[in-house]
Amino acid sequence: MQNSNPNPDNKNLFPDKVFALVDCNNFFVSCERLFRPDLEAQPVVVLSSNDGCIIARSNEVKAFHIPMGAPAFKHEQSLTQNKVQRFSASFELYGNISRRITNLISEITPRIEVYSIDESFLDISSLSITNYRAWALGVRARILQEIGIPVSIGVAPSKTLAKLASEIAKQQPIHQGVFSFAAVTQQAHDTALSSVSTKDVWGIGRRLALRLKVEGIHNALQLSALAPRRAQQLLSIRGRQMIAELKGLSCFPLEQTHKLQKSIMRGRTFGEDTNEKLIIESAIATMTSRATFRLREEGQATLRAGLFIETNRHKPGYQHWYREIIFVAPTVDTGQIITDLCQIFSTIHESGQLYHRLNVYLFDFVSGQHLQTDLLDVVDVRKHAKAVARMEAIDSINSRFGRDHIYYAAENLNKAWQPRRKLTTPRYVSSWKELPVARIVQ
DNA sequence: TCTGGGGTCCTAGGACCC
DNA sequence: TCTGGGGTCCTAGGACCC
Repeated sequence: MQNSNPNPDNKNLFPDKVFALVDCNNFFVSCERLFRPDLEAQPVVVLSSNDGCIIARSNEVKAFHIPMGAPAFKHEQSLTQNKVQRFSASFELYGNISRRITNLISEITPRIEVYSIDESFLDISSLSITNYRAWALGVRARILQEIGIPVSIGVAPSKTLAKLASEIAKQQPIHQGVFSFAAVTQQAHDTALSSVSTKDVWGIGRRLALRLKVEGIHNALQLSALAPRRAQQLLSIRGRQMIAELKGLSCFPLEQTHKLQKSIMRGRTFGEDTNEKLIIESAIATMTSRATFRLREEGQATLRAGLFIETNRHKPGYQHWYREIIFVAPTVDTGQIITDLCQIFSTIHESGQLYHRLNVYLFDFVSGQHLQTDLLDVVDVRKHAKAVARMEAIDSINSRFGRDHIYYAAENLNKAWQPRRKLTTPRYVSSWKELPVARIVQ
């Protein structure tokens, strides 16, 4: 039935491109439930660093109208009353489960774009699928059985529509977790689009939704009817493309190749506000160390580093500072950047200020491979080569024995900045000591 | 008491050039 | 009265994503 065209007049419904979006349901919560099957159908949330914000909610919690990103303390009463199980986020675990899902999907097609930790686009144009709905149901069942994570799958001729389809699949239980725009009637297509409000369209955030509301546009169907010029006026060039995508014309290609990052940031809110120089220097050193590790992983070197530090925004007298260093030559040297940023901090440091959060930024990258040739007259080449070798040695040791196996002394001056994570789950997949124990009763 | 941690892209406007 | 016209590059800020 699905492979016969019920509406030959509408060319857009049968394009040559077909995308699928595989989107994990309540991903962090689902990961926690993997090791705690007793929490199935129980209300569960996952909390951000410092156990501050709610960053994932089970369906049961969504039903209590607790919004995404809400500060946990504001909903304390509701969380307690409803016996909501709380977990501190364990990104190591979530990343591990995510990679397992990616590996499974890659067996279905190599044409995959890992869009985020819990979403992947697939270009399924060249797969010989006769019934997209049946195909998606099969993929969904396989991921559930082999990994244990429930997903929603949307199928459509463009990525924006595939996102929308997965949203429909997730929100409307009647579809059993999958929804396809391929082989639907024009009427079913319109009904589906009109069931999604503009703010749930990929690329429409709070501001733009408000702007569209003023124009009398409230749902995806109305949005898709917007004239291209008007779309560009209201939503910029991306908006114009978005409208085309909603009409089934693919504008955003599958991004398969890894794009080099243009900036790297590592930051933390401290476990407790502090003025202690050693504590803050330790935080600077640790954030720098992690940012530069990522930089070298990418095979890049940086020309510019920034330090941002702030007091608590939610307290009176809020202040923030930002300073940058521009290096004379691109660098990958953690030690150099730590020294420079700590030096910068000493020019900001005021006694009496209670600092709350700190970010370290790196920008303006060049390929690490070009360093040697470009720098001959700018830097001490031998010194530079030594730094590179030192970094390579540290990275290889840490890659083999675990992050922080070898570290800069400055990172360890005083770890009191570390966020609180009181509700953490055992590291089931990354620590032998924390494996679940099973008893066999004979 | 308690409010996360990452990223990208686009646009407008100013500086500067010829 | 008349007060060039383009182009490029850079940056800050706004908007979005998960």
